[in-house]
Amino acid sequence: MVVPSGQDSERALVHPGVPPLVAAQDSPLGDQLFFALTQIQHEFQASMHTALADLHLDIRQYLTLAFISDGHTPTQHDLAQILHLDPSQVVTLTKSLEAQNLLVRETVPWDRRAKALLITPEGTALYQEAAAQIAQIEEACTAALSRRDRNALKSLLHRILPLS
Amino acid sequence: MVVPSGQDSERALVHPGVPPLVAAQDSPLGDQLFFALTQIQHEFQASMHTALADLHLDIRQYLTLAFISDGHTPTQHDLAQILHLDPSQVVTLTKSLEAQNLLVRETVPWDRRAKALLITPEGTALYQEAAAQIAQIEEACTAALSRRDRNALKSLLHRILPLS
DNA sequence: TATTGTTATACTCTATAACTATA
DNA sequence: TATAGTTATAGAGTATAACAATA
Repeated sequence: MVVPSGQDSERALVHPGVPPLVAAQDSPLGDQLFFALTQIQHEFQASMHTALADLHLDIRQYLTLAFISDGHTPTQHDLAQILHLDPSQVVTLTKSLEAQNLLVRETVPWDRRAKALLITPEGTALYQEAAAQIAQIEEACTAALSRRDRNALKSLLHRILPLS
Repeated sequence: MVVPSGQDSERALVHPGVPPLVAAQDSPLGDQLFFALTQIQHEFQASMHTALADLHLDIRQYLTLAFISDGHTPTQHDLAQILHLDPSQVVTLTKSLEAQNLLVRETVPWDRRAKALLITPEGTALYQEAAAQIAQIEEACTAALSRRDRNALKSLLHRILPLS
């Protein structure tokens, strides 16, 4: 079943089992911006997951707190767009945060269909704690860069942000 | 149920419904490297999904072809590590590619448990077609940058790649 | 009529456990 | 005893449809 079929039977294995991590570097994959983004994001995500678990937060909950942590009061619909979530997922997400007293969902007076998300003092406190840890992870993930290069990277990324 | 409870009742809505896309910029979210990576990756992914659909490929299938497109012959286990997939997922992934004659899974002579992945001529042809489209998407996603800045971004990202 | 939020549920994707073959 | 791959399936996550309230 694995035997090469006809036209391929004369092809020989070159280096099966070559260290894949090195291989990813000099294969076409290594050239792809998308692959680089994905790899970095994956490592980031894993570290964040671990760090936030101590605070009983998942990544989305953290991002939600971050988004409402400076006086913005998005509706659930707004949050869905920003985090690319289905509105029904936002119900679960925000209710879980409300259950922990980290935010409040307040009906918007001039559009009683919508619910605005407001952070609570507890939410602010927990967010700041979490943000400090995430900042450390950000530094760890970019440890190979100088402060100057790290800023350059952030600046370049912000210039290509979809919604800027 | 949405009514703020006690301590929060005197807090007022500031700007509920503020355009969320702008809000993400000057909220703490905008400062987070992780958020920027996620947003860019999301847009990238959406464009890739559309473009690859015409070639009857999904993103993982494309990345797999990319990885084996230069003579490397990773095993399924290697591919699982690189794409952060479960070995059982790699079975489905590689079998689907084999069914389309885009790669061959060959038992490794000196370790008959393992299967090495080799690209076929059809696989190479389709990959090149796909890669051309992805290159266009890469340009579109980084359209805000000069060629020089685009290269700088790639270089910075490669320096912080987890496995370099 | 359209939109926001909600619920229930179908669907898809991922991870797990058990197994075969090989080392 | 450990590892690569496979299969079936449980579990988690996502998307869909139908609905209520409001615009």
